[in-house]
Amino acid sequence: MDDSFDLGQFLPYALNQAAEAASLGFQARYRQRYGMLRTEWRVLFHLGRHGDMTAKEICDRASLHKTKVSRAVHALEEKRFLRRTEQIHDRRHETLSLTPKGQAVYADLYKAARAYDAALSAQFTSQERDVLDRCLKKLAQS
Amino acid sequence: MDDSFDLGQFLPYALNQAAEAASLGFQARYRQRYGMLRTEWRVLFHLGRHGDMTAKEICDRASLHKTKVSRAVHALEEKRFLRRTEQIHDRRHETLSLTPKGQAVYADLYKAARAYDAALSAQFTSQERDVLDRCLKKLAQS
DNA sequence: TATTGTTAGTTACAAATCAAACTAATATCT
DNA sequence: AGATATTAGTTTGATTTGTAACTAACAATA
Repeated sequence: MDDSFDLGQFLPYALNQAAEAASLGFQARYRQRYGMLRTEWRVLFHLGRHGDMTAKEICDRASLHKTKVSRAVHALEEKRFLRRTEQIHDRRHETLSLTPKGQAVYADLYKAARAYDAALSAQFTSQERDVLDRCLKKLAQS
Repeated sequence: MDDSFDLGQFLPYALNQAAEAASLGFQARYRQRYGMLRTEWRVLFHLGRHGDMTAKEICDRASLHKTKVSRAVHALEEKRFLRRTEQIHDRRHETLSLTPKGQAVYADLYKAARAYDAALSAQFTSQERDVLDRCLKKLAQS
């Protein structure tokens, strides 16, 4: 019964420690440079990457709760990174689109994200990275 | 430049999604059954696993901030899962020890954790699990 | 033995998160 | 058309976290 099962071996714990450590470095970038929170970065990313969409679509794509998205959108709007337009045929929907300023920020963070990811990946072989990706995806689904 | 680098490929994001999903199921156990928070579970685990120690030692072992530990200790004390004893030779230190009740809870959660971990691991081959462990450990250090 | 520095742990306040209730617009059903 | 249900998004209040200042006990140095 007592064969050295420690927290380090417990997958949820190990995942959390890794996730926290991995987030830290990049977080510094959007926090310090643009005063953004994590959810704001995610929303910005989705808009920059996939073009205009409604808050609901972002919720679904990013699996974020609508209150989180709502607040992130407000914050990004205040920073003039995005603007919202009511849709004519259904006034419940608002299309969100990045302003030029928002696009510039996206471009910067996108590049930084790729670089950061590359740096993290550098410690693994490409096989390891493949396994890691596959495992993480499986875990995220279950 | 635009070769489909999506958030899913971004390691910090993938790690967070996986970590969140993996935590959920187990969280339900200590939350619903014992009204515990994550930090409380970690503190309980360390005490159950490694025997009496001070809050500071828990901070170091679990890499948790002292305020978090302080609050968790209070909460566990209120639930009568642990008690504290001032050390005679240095009254700044208090030794924390689980009560019988706390030990019972630890035993239950320990078993549950192992089972949960086994269930998660079941979706991987043992090679995959090895790679995963190794990668997560590396990431946690950097 | 004062003075200054360190360490363990707590408290207090601000920021962030979560859940649930709410508003306004549209859809559906009778 | 009128009542009821859904949907997009917001607001609110309670819980949780993070940061920094604080207290009390001990150590070190002069």
